[in-house]
Amino acid sequence: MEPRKRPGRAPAPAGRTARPRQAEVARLAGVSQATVSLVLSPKPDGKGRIISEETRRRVLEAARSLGYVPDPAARRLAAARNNLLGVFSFTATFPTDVQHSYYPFLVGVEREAAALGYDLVLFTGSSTGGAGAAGPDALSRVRLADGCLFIGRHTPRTELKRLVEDGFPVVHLGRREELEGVAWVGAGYVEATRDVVGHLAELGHRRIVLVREDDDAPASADRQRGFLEGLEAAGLPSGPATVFRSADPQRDLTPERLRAWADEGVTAFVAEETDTGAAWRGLLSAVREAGLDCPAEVSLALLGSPPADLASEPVPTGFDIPRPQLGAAAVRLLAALVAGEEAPEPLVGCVFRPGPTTGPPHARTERP
Amino acid sequence: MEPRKRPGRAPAPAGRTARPRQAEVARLAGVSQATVSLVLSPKPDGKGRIISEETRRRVLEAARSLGYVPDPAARRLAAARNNLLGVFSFTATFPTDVQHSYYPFLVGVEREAAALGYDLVLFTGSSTGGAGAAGPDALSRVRLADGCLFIGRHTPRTELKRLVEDGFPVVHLGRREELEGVAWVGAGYVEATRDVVGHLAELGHRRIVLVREDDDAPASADRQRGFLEGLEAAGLPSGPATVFRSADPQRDLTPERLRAWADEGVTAFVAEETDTGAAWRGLLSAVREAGLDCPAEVSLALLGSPPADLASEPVPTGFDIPRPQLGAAAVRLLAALVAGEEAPEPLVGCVFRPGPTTGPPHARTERP
DNA sequence: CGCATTAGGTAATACGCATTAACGGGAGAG
DNA sequence: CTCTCCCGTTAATGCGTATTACCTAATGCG
Repeated sequence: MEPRKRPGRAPAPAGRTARPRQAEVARLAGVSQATVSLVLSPKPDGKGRIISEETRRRVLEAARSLGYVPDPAARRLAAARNNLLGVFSFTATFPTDVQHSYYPFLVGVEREAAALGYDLVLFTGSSTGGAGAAGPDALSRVRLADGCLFIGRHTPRTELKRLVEDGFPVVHLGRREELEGVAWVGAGYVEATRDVVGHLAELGHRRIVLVREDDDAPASADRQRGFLEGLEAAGLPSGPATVFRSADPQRDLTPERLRAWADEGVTAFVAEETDTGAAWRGLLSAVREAGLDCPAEVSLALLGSPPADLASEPVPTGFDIPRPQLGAAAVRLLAALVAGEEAPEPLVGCVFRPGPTTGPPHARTERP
Repeated sequence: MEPRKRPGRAPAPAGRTARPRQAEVARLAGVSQATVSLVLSPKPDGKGRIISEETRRRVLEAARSLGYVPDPAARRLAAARNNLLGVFSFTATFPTDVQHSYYPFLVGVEREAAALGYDLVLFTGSSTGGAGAAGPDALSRVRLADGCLFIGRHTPRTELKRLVEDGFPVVHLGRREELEGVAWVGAGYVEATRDVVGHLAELGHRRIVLVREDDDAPASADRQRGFLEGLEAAGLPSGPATVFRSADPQRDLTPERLRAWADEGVTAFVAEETDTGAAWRGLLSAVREAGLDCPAEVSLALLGSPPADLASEPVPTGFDIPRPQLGAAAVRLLAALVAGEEAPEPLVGCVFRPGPTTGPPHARTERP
């Protein structure tokens, strides 16, 4: 009697020249598939040495002559790990508007991922309403990776926390302490800002004003904290009066305001860097309109890098945010979480950048 | 007696909250794993309707509440799609040197991928020698995705052909006709260049010279072809004498050479765009040194976009390569291949860009 | 020479999902 | 009431690798 056909997937149709499998290699070399696997995927620790040199040679020869290449899908399935790290930004990863581009971060992300043996999955997230469309479960898709990196301000907290609670490795690029349990990497704004203030104090400035936007982002708060700490460390008067906060610095920061400060003895200003660069732009134009000379009459410092469209102007004193390094650090942290290892340092230092916009304070000549 | 332990792979260590599998979803929904699979991978033909609406709802609900997402590796292994498109560049995708950045293409790639419901896998290629390092199977990793987009000049032909032969969907961004069977998308340089020549001819120029580098890239060949076609179409004398080809235009294109041409009655020059922009730079500096006024005495056109560092100069007449559209077209083509549909048009048109560097020819005053 | 040990290798799994033959139950037919 | 047939669901497989318990022959030791 004919053996009853059992259920299951239909066997492959034995298509033309299918890629060789370990099984074929094994047959040709006269060994078992397991041996082939052992030969072709050497373990870092010398444990793989169980295979004799002779057999090893035969297998390698067979593999080469058949042109064997491992199937990544099978490999990753067996390893129970995809070697994929997700990158999720809440705007397009490659925005048309370069101003808001995460490009500099991605430079570091890619490099470090490559170094650690991971590939990157770009989730075409909220971008064009495509794959994940909107929907609360849009974020679910990231689970296909071993872990995911989040970039951007407008993070759906609920969904993110959900991922974390489920034990899914998540790293946020940029400080995110309010989100309990979410790992993050950030720039050391506090220290860097303190350094800039220290630099000004050393030059002899006694009254310094911070210009910031009306933003509650941690990056802004950190700079303000560093600013105040810097003042105190230098024994200078601090307090709310030294911070100018405005939702629209380019409008509120008038030349008159600037002159008033100057009359009060303020000789230096620092502005925070933001997406728009509004604080710095406002400060620059006010100084220009007020007819003040920099650095002769006022010293200016920027807590970050100047906007791209101001590239032609001299690069001001301040500090550089090491964006590629930040990206790399994020990847390292994420990889550590995925591997269950201990988390490395989340803060990346910013480097002080000397520039032509600061100098010793100048006893201002009275204006009529 | 203790049941003897059988050989085989050790079971997963039941780590914390492992990612949910279809099995978990099935348990929660009170059905079998097979049912979950049937519900979650809808077949295009109505055959999938075997599952009752009630069961389907329960499964979907369970999957959503667990945040289930299919494992791409397992899906691939089971010969199904995983909605991932690979992107493989032979240099870093995000190079530090912006000159060689593929960023503009990726803008379109990402947008189109999102629109078509695909996520992107960035294979951290030959960049840092990390993940894939070199090796013949460096390219093999891309098989994890449903198909892969290749960007860059230095394409390992052998490995690429291997992928194609194995029936793996591959698209090369940039013309690649020498690689038999490799699908590609490219810009319509021929037509665009013809248009530029036509524009000059209409202005009244009778003698035009093309400045190109000593490069055999299809992009260069196409421009030359379009140039010659443009001349013929305008009834102007063509021939090798109208093409200046140099490995180092910035050295070989001397002011003297330029004046000689001018004396011969050449009134317009077009230069190709390349990575380095050498042809255009050479042309510009020669014109400047020769003391020729543009566009009064010579008309200049650039077959592409000016290098980034010349952004401050006026944008010359020429054409724009619609890089985002090229990226999008590549993705559309790739998606078509994956779906087994017919391939769309591989050529993307360039748009003519009027500019201040061309004008009517000028009867040149003799110089002493 | 008997037994423990080592070297070299193999058989049997597991990984997560898609597929399909088979199965159970209810409806309709006879 | 029994027999088909249709529906919905499940059990059993396969995909290609990695891992591991176990087996066999050769070797070491007293």
